[in-house]
Amino acid sequence: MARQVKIKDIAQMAGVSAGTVDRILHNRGNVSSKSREAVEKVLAETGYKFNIHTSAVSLKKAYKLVIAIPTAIDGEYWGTVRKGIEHALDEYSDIAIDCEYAFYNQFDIFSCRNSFRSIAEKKPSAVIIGATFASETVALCRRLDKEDIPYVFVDSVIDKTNPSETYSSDQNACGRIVGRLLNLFTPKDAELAVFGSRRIGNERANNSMTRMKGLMEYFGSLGYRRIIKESRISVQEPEESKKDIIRFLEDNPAVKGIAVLNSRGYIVADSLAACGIKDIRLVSFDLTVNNIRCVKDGTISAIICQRPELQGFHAVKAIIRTLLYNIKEKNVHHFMPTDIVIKENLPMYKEIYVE
Amino acid sequence: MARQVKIKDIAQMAGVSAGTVDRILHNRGNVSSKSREAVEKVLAETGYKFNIHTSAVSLKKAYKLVIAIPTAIDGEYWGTVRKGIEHALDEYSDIAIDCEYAFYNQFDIFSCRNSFRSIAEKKPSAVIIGATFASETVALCRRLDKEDIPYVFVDSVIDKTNPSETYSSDQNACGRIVGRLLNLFTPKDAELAVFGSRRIGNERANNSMTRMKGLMEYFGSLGYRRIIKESRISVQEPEESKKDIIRFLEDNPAVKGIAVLNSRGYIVADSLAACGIKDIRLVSFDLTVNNIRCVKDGTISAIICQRPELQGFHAVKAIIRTLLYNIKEKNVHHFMPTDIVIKENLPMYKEIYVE
DNA sequence: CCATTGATTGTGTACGTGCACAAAATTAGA
DNA sequence: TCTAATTTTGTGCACGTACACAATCAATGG
Repeated sequence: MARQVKIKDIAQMAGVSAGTVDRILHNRGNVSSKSREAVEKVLAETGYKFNIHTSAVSLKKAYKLVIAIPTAIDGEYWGTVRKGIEHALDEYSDIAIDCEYAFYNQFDIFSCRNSFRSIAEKKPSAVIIGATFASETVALCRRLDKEDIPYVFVDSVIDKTNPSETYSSDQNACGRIVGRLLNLFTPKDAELAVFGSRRIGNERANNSMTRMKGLMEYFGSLGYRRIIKESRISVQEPEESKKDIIRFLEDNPAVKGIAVLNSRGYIVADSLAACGIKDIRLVSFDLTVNNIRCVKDGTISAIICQRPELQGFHAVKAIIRTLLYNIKEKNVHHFMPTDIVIKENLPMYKEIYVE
Repeated sequence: MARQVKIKDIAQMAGVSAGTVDRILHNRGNVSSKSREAVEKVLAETGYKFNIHTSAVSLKKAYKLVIAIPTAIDGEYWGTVRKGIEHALDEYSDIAIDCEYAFYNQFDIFSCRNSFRSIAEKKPSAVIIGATFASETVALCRRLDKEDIPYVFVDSVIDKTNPSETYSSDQNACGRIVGRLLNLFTPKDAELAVFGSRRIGNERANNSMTRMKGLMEYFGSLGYRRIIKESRISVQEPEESKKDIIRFLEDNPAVKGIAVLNSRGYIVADSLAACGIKDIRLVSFDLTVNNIRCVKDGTISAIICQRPELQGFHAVKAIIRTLLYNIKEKNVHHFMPTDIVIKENLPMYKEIYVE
């Protein structure tokens, strides 16, 4: 293992002291342009890398990380994101990171507004944002930009913001995946149905709409026609939706495959089970407890999973990179792999996602 | 963040010096039973954890890691395992680990024997083993056990060995996954075919046989009968196998779904393409370059991927845990999640996501 | 030209562990 | 009982970085 270049080496090569190199590496200011140029030249030449371990050892400042995401319930989407966050914090437990959650109700814009407004007052070193409402998020980001506080997005991207990094999945591709699965799962002459969300101005509904677009793109590219019934039913609350779903199926008896483009696939599955329908293939999103139950009992054929845990995990790692090593990425978008989960590989993912 | 307990704290509480605690933590011997008891009591009470960073900083000894796996070709299975290994070594590049590969030809037991025999002479601190031949592996492990050198398995498990940990995937479950996919992909009245390996006494062929068992279990549990033609063709070399495959398909025109239980799915795909057959659904294993090509052009419907890079990555992390922190797991078996890869989520997996 | 101020640079210590070596305690031998 | 050998215990330094503080340099005004 080649001996690594140290700050002292850099200092010697640039003809300055270690303190000056330190100031440059950490943007502490008070450095003459002459020194800066000399040091930066040597840094580039040597490809200097921080030693993560000694950095962590010497670090005295406690960073404050604020995590602004929808209420995280165990076994649901944001609960799993939080697990990934906590996993990463645990792995870096030797670094002093004070962590504070700022939860909000993802269906209530006022709750989001209140939560987001309090964030700047907490004087965070960095923020992880799970965005739902575009306008509120833009307002928060503008303020963070002004105070030069780095932030990272998980799950969604919001326009007109400047996150260091974003961890999300490719929703259009998710839609195309669902398309191909339904196409593979059903005979060519069978009809298909799609259920999405109707809510507008809400990013999670945007996700649903992007998935819809991807799904339609897939079927458009097939070279032959498949009949797709686009349902206007908004699958949100179990009891309200059930009747609508059953009526829809009575009206469309040739439907043999259904895509539910949000995480409420279990509601449709339960409706089907209630009618005793068994020959319809169902595909939905997210490994929530309810969906897991349906995959196990066979009423859902496949779940598309977007690695919420991995998103949270990587978001924290990105923050640590930014804070400790001063590596400021600008708007880098990382797409998570998208998993297809069926009954047989479910236990393997449960080990990772749920427990 | 709660202040962590230090070695000095432990020493003070136990009424000994830090040196004594150090000796106990690292099994360096020369400790009276009285001191040992006192310290171990305090260690248990406080739940002492090593500080990974300061450990790494102070570590002066260079560890030697030997990696005994089949020849690792980029874009093939073991090449991807190696990528995961190198990724982990890179992440821990601040720890001095001298790494030496001991490749062998996975189809040649003599090559394996020669390679494995040289390992003990290298005086490794730890070994990562990708096993193929049971007898040779048992011999190697026996020797490592005797010299108290920890080792970790990737990909396969071999009986009568004592690895600290094993990272592999559940081959039986893989077989069941393939079964369900083919069942979902084809009409009930269509015939199915299975291609495996014939080679005996070779662990990779054992993998193939375990998958076969899982596949049959799945179809046995269905509640209705599907016709499955079990081909005796050993899909190994492209040109030799092609003719056999084509003849098999001519003899079995009702076959509409095929499982290839090793990584040579592309050979069957190419054979189908050569005959102009387009309505057969094909499922195979491992994201090799050739299989990737076939998933892209649609001749393979799905690939089962066992996260080879994650296996390699975790194996190295396990070794580091063992060497640095003296955490000696005994025979812990970790199953990797098993991914279903189709054309649409393929690009996401191509970008390697470790951890 | 000197004093004062502010900008820039250099120096020293702490962080917690690993490990070498010195010191002390115990045991063995005569 | 005294010495030598051996076991056990304690001490101190190094690792590379962060950060506080001291030292030096340049600029400005009188």
